[in-house]
Amino acid sequence: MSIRKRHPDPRRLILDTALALFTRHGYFNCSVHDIRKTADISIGAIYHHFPSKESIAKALYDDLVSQMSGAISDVIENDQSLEERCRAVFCLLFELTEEQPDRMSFILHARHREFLPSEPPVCSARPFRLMRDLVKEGMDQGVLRPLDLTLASACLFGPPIRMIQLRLDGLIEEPLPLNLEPLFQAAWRSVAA
Amino acid sequence: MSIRKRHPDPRRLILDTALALFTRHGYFNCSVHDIRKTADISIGAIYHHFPSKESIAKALYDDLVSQMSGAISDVIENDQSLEERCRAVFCLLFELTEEQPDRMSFILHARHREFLPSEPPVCSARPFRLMRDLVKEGMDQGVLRPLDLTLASACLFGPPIRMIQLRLDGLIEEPLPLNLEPLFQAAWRSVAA
DNA sequence: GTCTATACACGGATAGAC
DNA sequence: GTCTATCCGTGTATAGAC
Repeated sequence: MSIRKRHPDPRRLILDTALALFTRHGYFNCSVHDIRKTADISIGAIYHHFPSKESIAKALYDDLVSQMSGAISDVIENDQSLEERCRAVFCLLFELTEEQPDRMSFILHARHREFLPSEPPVCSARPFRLMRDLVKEGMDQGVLRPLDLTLASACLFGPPIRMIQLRLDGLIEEPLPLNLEPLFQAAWRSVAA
Repeated sequence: MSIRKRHPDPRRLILDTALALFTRHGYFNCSVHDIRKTADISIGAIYHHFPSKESIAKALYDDLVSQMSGAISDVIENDQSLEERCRAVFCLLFELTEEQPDRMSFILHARHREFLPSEPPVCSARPFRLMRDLVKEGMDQGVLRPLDLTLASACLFGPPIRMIQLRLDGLIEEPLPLNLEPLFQAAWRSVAA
């Protein structure tokens, strides 16, 4: 009947489509029928792979958080100086924003608690904890001033996160990595010993 | 019939109720019937005062943005030093967060574009422009280092905004004003000349 | 201006054939 | 595993009495 070829990995197709639609229009503005149309697949197929619309969002969320955790861990777990590792995290976040804005947007922007009520706030998720741990380590080493941990994390990572939000909202024109160096230096200076 | 007294200002009642429900459960998780129930008013009354659910959100948004603009303007338009005025903005934001978390949350957190599609992103709204202007002035005066304006704004106001988000998400226990001084000093140091 | 009752569309989810 | 057709609850909005 239909001309379309079967997708080799329908689950992936559904997730990718949902991610694009969710970030562009918002979870509640996308019906499962929209996903069906965009992915050129049937409702039945979707509900075969996922029990509910919410479970699609949940799967996306879990995937993305764990990918991001992995990426950050990789960057952190080398033997460079703490400052270098922090800069590398900035760099990673900026590159992810440019290369996969939908993913970044879904993680950062989406108010997950509105559609994943049982999920704790993003900022308590692993990627953010890793950044916090980095700050802790810096204080223990003495390269960062002794400050409240949350406060110091906000000072160091608040600026790049804000830049990312602005970029995703279309309020910054140039790619973020162009501003990496001055931004990092300014943010670092706010907490450096 | 009903025991309830007529509210003197039903429009206000509707807006206040909607704000509370929207911030707590999210715009799309609240039906007009929920507002009706909570406000102890009839659907008819609601639709008498507002043409649509969306228009309630729009009215709320406009009110809050203009209140916030006013508050920031007041704080900025005195003759203190630029540093003092920036500190005062931090202070204002923190106090608003404590005293009117719903309002702050609605302005900062809500993804307005999901339900107010024609609205530009919050961060291009007047309150944020005022903060940016402040940074501009600081550079012109030479008290702030010459940096890209957006970048410097993110460095100065990114940290407090992040603290507010964390506080609203329940990830910070203590009232924000307690941390005003160390936070301001750290953020200021990142851009000070 | 406020009320109740109701229209009507939409969206999530299911049934059951292939 | 994928499809189409359909169910049914929910939610916005309207009608029309008071």
